[in-house]
Amino acid sequence: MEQNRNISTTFLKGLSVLKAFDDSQRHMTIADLSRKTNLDAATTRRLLLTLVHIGYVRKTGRTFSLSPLVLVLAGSFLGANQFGRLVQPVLNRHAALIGKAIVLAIRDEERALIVAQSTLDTSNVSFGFTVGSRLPLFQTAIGRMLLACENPDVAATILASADVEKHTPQTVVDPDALRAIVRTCANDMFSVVHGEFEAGVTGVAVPLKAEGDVKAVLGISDTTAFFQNSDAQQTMIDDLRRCALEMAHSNLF
Amino acid sequence: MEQNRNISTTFLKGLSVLKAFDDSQRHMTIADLSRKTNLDAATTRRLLLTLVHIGYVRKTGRTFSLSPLVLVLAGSFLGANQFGRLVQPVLNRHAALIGKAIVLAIRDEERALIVAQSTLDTSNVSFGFTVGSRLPLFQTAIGRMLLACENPDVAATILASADVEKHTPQTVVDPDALRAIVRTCANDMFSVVHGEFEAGVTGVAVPLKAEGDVKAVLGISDTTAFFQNSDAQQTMIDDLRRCALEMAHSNLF
DNA sequence: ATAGATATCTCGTATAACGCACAAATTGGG
DNA sequence: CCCAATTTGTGCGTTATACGAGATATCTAT
Repeated sequence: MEQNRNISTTFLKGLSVLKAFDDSQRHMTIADLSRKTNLDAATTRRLLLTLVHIGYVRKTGRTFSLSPLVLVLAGSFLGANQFGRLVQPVLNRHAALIGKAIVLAIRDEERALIVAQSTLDTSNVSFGFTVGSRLPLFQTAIGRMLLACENPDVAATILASADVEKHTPQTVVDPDALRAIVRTCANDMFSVVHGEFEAGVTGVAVPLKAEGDVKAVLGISDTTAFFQNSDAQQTMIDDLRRCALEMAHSNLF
Repeated sequence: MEQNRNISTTFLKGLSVLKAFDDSQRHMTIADLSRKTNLDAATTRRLLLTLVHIGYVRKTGRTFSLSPLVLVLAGSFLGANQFGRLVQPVLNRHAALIGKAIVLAIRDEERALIVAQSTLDTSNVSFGFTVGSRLPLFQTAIGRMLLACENPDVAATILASADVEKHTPQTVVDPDALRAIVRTCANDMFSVVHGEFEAGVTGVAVPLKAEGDVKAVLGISDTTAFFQNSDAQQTMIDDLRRCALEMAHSNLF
């Protein structure tokens, strides 16, 4: 196998093991992880023991699980400096203004990753998503907006290699239809999705002008009933855009 | 060098590079990181390029910085499942009850790592700490409580190899005095620190009964003036303990 | 009890990570 | 503007080390 001399495969494998812990299973055995990462069981074991050694992973009996210590890896990013002082206040202020929790998300492969979230509890409904949660790309407003932010060809590639899960009866699964929707999102510069991920829940998202190559979006969600009011949707979009505009000034991304 | 065959040194080195990004410097060059990790420049470069390759790190010119994507590593821990649904609500409820932001922290080497935080903004003062922030161990209430939670010999080792930074005029730097304080914390099952980290700020912390080997604590902080009221301190401790008791039932740790 | 899956250990081998050393590039000071 | 100093990139020989096969032990389930 021709291998780039500038890239360490062992490190890659190790990280893939660490990343293999996802929401679906909190406790996994060596065999589980070995299957999930397509690595030899012996290799998986070595890498896991390495992770245990530094405390990122805990071994209880024959199962492994993440230790809270993994947060240090994210810590320097979330760290007080930039994020807590620049992004969070803006998010909170606008959340208070519009009375809804706002999330900031970026794309991670075929998921939308929540990077920040307003920490005011003014919203009446609380969905169980927190920083680090990974939501589906194709059935959520933030996900589709993220897709729309990508280069058309990149988005096409992602859409092509995707198997769209049908979460609710409303979920659009037809690739062509989905492609059209994403295109519309890109034109409109906003995305609205009614109950395609969770029934009765509507999401709204707008793009965030990120200077770097990282594309980010802002989103909110509430019951579909709330958005029935014809004004509500447009108001929310306008509010989110104001928030996005303000956030763009912080050069975090 | 005799090396444990079950541990991958390359993976360790890679993680140490990733972890070398801390609050102090957000943008670092290869040379910076090489110094910080005590790794050969060539090795550091390879590992960095590996991190860039999967998107955890971004290269802008000659400097490297963390990408928001590192959150996926923490994501599965913070992930919606347990944390968002079990810990967060309890934290929020008690925070609302006592009108102060509550933080949950564990120990990472010589720092206290904030793992969770109440997301209600009922408190009047907002310190710029968020999940992932790493606070000093010896000058904060949560830090000292974490030390007190450790085996006496472990705590002694940490204390011995530590250089205590004098953040404020009040900071206790004498190792013997510090040792005594930690011992007291262990007996009292609470820790109170007045303005040794930030002047005029008092912190209170209580231990969290963790079933695993991970020790965790709960803490709050407010102006020292607030705690002048003789009742206030005891009330806070009692409140925190109630929160800790409730949290102990969730078997997250 | 038996079978199947899983985990652990040992070990020979190939390889890939290492770090030296040199070259190229960038920076900073005078 | 130039020179010194630091930093970055590359090539390569060496060797440590990560790898996986196979054998053994341990657990799980029926």
